[in-house]
Amino acid sequence: MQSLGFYRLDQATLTTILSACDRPELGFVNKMVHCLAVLNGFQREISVGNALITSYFKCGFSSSGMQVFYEMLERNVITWTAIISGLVQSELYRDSLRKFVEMTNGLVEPNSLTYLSSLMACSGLQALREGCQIHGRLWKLGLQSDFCIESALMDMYSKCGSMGDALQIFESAVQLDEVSMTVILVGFAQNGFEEEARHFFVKMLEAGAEIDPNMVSAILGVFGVDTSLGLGQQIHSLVIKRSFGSNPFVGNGLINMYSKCGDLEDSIKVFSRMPCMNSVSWNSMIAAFARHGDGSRALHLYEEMRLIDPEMGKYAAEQLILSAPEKPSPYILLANIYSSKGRWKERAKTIKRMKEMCVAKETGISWIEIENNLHSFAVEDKMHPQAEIIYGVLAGLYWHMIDEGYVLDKRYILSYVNQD
DNA sequence: TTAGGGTTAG
Repeated sequence: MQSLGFYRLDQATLTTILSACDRPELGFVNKMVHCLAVLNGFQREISVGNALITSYFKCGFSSSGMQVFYEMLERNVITWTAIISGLVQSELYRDSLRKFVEMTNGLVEPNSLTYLSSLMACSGLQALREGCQIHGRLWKLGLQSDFCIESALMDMYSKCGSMGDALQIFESAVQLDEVSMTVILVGFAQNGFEEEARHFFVKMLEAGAEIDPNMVSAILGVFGVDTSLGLGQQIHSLVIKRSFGSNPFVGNGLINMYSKCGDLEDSIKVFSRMPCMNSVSWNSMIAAFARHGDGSRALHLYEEMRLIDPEMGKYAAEQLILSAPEKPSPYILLANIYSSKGRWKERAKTIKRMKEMCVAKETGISWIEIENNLHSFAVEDKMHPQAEIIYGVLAGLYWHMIDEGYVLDKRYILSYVNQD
């Protein structure tokens, strides 16, 4: 890349490079190309500006994208669409809709891609009124039957809680695909119509519709304790037949589905054979053990995961607490995650929560983390009586001081322990 | 060989 500066670059080359910068890791390339554009005098070219806005937002540099937008001398429908969709990608939905209004007040006419991005902003804001207004405009312009627009409209209505409207569009749609089917499934699930979601999925299956991994992960999400395992197993066979197992969303959905339907063993099977493990699948498996009252296996897996990344265990610890709010160990685990990150305030809050929830029964327990291992010092532990007292007092003192806001070095504790 | 797009987990 260093040699780029020696060439006389044209704007086509710059925009081509920018179109490849679509991930946060490539943000620095973006900055560099921006500099090159300035050096070559292209920074005011509309195509370069538009490409810069798009790539900056894709890399997560929203303020740089906004700056390019404001510095542009000339803006066309692509400029406006790039800024509206960029703000949606950054979840700045309100700013996105403001830009849409600003655009429509000006002289630039939106097109179907602009409306599409604006509908996404309405979905994010659950802004039904604005969404309906856009629907009305699309109707007048005759753009409402574009299949991308249709699925965006369905998503907007379902996110705003109007499943009836979403279904109406679905039923009268000219072209149906896996995206619109997923939109409806997710809509049913998020609006609490789980039975309808399963019914809808079966209907699509029987109609011979093209099923994709996203649809499968969406339907797996609506399985609950009241659901029979039959449909879940049927979906699992489909996953195997169609080789969807490498999709992490699908694998994770299967773990949850089995554990929620009471089949812990199959949860474990899916988890252990997963080619695509990530923090979510670990957390799902821990939550599955916790759900089935197998605290020791949950904690064991939790410890394993925590060695990889302490932060990964935050969700799992919360789940463990929910499954057994009166047991102190998950609170301690969560507190230790906060300690390892130096987040003393959150740690103190967790300890306070534990003290409120776990009464007298287990107050004798103390926990301490030494060299990445969690040690517990409880009354029932078989230790030298003197060691027990020293450990208990030291551990208590240690955490008390941290709760008071002191930052202590663990080596102090170790040196005392070694004296024993 | 030039710029904008729909769904998605614990």
